[in-house]
Amino acid sequence: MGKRHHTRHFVVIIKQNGLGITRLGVTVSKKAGNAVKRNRVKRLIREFFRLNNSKTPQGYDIVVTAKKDASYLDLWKTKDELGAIFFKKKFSL
RNA sequence: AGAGUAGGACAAAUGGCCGCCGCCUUGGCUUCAAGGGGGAGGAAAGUCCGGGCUCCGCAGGACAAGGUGCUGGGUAACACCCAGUCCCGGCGACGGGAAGGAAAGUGCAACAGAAAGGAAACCGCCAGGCACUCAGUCACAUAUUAAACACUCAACGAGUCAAUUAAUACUUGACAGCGUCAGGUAUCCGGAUUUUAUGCAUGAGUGUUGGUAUGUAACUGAGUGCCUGGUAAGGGUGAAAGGGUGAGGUAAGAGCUCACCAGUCCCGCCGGUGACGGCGGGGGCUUGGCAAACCCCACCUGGAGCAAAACCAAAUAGGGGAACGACUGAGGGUGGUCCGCCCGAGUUCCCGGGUAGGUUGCUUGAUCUCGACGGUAACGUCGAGGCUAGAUGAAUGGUCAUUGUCCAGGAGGCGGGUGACCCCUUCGGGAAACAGGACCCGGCUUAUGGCCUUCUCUGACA
RNA sequence: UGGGGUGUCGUCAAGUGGUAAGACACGGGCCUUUGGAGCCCGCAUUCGGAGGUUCGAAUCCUCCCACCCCAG
Repeated sequence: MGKRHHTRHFVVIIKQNGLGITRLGVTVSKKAGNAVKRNRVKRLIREFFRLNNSKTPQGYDIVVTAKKDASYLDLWKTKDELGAIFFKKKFSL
């Protein structure tokens, strides 16, 4: 089991996979809203990892699960929340 | 200006940067790179109907089950659309309607009410009977009263005659008619009388018509109670009470009869393809509501769904077949090879089904745009042109700038209007909806942003 | 994609054309020195929402909404 990190709108599960590449999984359930809202949340999460690909560590499996109110976020708030995990905590595994 | 009504088009735009998914070309050669080009909707949604398509089933018929239900048209089809009919709602523009059959049958209608459907008498109305009460009429009887009229008798009054007498007095007798009472303010007033004045002056009886009281019998009327019958006009109950109004009629009433009206059915004529409408005549004289209760009638429907279906096809297990082999040892291990040693009952090949996985289905179609013609319209026909998403954990986004739209606010305008108010300029803010294809179409329904147009009603002003 | 079910007071729920039962909870009162228990009383303007049929709808019909379940 990987390590869980909770923020206001996301649950992030991280585990070392030993492959030397980073794999991303995204989970957005029906609780988050209709199809438009769910797709938007997925895009925001992917956009975050695309823009910050060089800053995130390699060799991990990352699963991001959206909570209920995640559809009200914009890109900057998403960056603040996820950045707080990946930039400040320094991966205490 | 406000409130509505019907309809239409749209679904912010442009650019920069960073990204996403297919396609084509070139290079690389399943992965990548470069270039080119494309990339969600009016509802893509809900999955409520109808089809195409695919597989399965199917001689034909009937039943069941489900659905639809005014007429005509449109369509591949529909529960959809168009044009109408009728009914309902709205002041209106306009909107809505599962709108066949209730004299085929079964059933339902709480409470209230007498009665909820081939009827029924609670109150009421009418007739008859019985009992009681009251009143009246007539008759009789009794008692009483004495109001009216008539008559009789008597008396009295003013007279006449006769007798008597002096006398015309008094007395007695006889005699005809009249008065003895109309009326009013009623112990009083007023007035009459064969002659003036004054004064006086009524009693009894009978009869008739009565009145009052009682009784008897009959009759009539009214009331009360009971019984029998007639009656649906009226009251009352209810959502609904077996047509409405008026007249006649009747014991009281009633379509019992008549007139007019409403409705239903039938017939005829006219208009319409038709639903239906109009006119005329006739009949029963009124035969209620609910079928989104069962049901009847007419029509429609085979089942499943692109995770359908087709093709290619690992690994493992099992099936069929062939060859070799089971102590005369197939095959395997060891080893460079042979011998040897060890293990050893199956081994090898082929075939078919088929899972994972992949490919197809997969976007050229009841298609879109424009034009012409037909049709009131829905729609159809013809011609020209176009190709417009095909993902499969599922792609169209992020950010910046400018412009545009909307909202509330501030400031300004020698802008408009009688006015409510509207318009323009500017400032700095804020907002931008509902929502994402998943085989494809036609509808329906629901969600949702502002814009434009048509028409209606109301208010103010002219 | 296809199919099925549920929605009634705060909770569990009955009711299937004619007044929305009941229990628990809650509120008030009685009782008790007080609390509990017990007794009495109260508690649904809209039965998920909107239309329609009917004299009358929680119930019948249509369309929506929310939730749950099943099959591939």
